[in-house]
Amino acid sequence: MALTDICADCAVRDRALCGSLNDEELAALNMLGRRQKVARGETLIWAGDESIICGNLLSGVLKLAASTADGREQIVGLLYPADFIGRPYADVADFTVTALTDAELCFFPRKPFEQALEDHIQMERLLLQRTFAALDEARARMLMLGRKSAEEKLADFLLDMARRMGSSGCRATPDGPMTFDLPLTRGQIADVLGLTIETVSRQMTKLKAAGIIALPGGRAVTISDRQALEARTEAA
Amino acid sequence: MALTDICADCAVRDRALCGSLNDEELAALNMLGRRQKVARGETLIWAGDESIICGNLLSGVLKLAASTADGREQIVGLLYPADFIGRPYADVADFTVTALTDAELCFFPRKPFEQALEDHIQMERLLLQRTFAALDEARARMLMLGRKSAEEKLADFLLDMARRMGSSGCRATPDGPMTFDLPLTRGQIADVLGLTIETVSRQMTKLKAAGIIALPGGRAVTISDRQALEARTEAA
DNA sequence: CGAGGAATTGACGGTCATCAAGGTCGGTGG
DNA sequence: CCACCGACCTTGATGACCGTCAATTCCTCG
Repeated sequence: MALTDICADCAVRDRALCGSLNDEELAALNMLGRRQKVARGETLIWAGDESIICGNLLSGVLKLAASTADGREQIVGLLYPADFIGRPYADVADFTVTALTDAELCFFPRKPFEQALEDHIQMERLLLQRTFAALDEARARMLMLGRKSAEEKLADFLLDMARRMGSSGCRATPDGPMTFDLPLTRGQIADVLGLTIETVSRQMTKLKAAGIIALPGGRAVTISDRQALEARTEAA
Repeated sequence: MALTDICADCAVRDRALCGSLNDEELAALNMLGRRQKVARGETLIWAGDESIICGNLLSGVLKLAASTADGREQIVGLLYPADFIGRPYADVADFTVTALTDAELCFFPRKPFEQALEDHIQMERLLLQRTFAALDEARARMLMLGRKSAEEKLADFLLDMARRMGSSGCRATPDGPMTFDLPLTRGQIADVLGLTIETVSRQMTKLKAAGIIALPGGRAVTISDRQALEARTEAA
C-alpha cells in the first residue's frame, strides 16, 4: 500500500526508532506521520512554543540551541539522520531546532506519538536508551564547555565531526589523512564550543600552521595528523 | 513482612521511581535491593568502572562528575532525595558519583533492575520522563557553562539552590529574605559552574557588598534581595 | 563582474585563572 | 583550657586567554 511504501524507501528504516516495529505496526504509525523537507536555515521548533511534534530525521543535520534573553546562543546538540526529534511528555519546547543543511524528516503530532510509544514497548525502550545516550553526550560536553581550552575544544570537535562525517571521505589506512565537509559555519562551530567566531578561526589557522589539519577551501577540512589532533584534546 | 517494612518507612516512597509500583510489586523489587549509608566524601561509582548498580537516593546530596586526564573536574549533575542513580543499559559508568553530604540510598544490581523495568512498564515510563527532564537540565546548564559570565553563573546557582533547599528556611513572604545551607564547598561550586574557587569567592563577596546576599557564616547563605539576584542572571 | 556573507587577521582590553599569602573555623590532643 | 592543625575561605597581584572591535580578504552566487 502507499502508506507503507513511504517507509519502504526510508533511508533510516532500520536505524531510527521505527526499527523496533514490524511492518504491520509501521503501517499504523504511518497513518499519523508526514514527511517534510526543510531548507537550510529553517527553524522547525522554537524554544518556548508548545511542544507539538516529534519525529525522525531522515537526512541532513539539525541543531538544537538554547539562548539567553540578550541573544547569546549555545548549541546544545546536533541531530543526524536516524536521530529522534522532539520532546515527548512536555507541553513546551525548551530548545530551538533549526536545519543546518537542507534536511528531510518524518514527523508525528506529539500526543498520538506518545500513545504509539505506550502501545509499542519496544519503541519506548529504544527511546529510553537513546535518551540516556543523549544525556551522556550532553554531560560529556559539559566537561568540555566548563573545563577545556579553546584549542582542546576545537580538537574535540574536529575529531567528533570526523567520526560522524567519516563516510564521505574515509581513507584506506585508519590513521591516514581524511577529508570531509563541515556542515557548520565558523559561527555555528563557535556556538557549539562556547567560543567566538574569531577564536575558532584563529585556532583553525594555528592547527593548520602546525601541519595537523589542512583547509582545502569552502567548508572542507582534512585531518592530516590524527595522532597530533588527539594529543591536543587534553594538552597543557 | 520485613521486606515491605523497609519501604513502608521510606522517605521517598511516593516520589521515587518506586512510586509507580503497588505494594505487591514493591515487595518483589525489594528482594533485590539493599539500603546503604554513605559518608560525606565517599565515592559510590567511579567513571570507567563497570556499571553494576542502580538505585534511588533517600537522603543527602550526591554529585555526578566528569574529569579530564590531568585532573580538571566538572560536576555535571547534582542528585537530591528521590532522584534516580545509575545508568541502565550501559556496561561502563561514564561519570563518578560521590556523596557531598552523608547520604542514604537504596540500590539494586543493574541487570535485575533492568529486568524489573521491563516487567513494570509504568516504572520504565517514569524513568523515561525523568531522563528527559535530566537531559533538559543538562542542556540548560550547557548554555550557562558556554555563554554566561561568572556573575551570571553564580546568580543562577544561588537561585537554583534556594529553590531546592527552600524547605529548610522558607520565609513568609515569597520575596522576603531566605536563608539556607549550601551542601557544597566553594571548590565544588566552582566545579559546578566551570570556574575556580577564587572566582566563586570573589563573586560571593561582590554580591554581599551589593547587599544582595549575606553570608552569616559556615555554609549558610541568605538571599536578601531576590529581585536583584534574578536581574544578575542575565546582566550585561 | 560586482555584491554580500563568511572567514581571516590584527590590535587592544577585560575577565578570569594562576600564584601566593593570610585568615577563619572546627576538631583534637596535650 | 588552649595551642595546634588541617580544611576551607578570602583577598591581593599578575598575566594569559579569549572576547571585542575593526579592517581586509576570500567565496559563492546572482
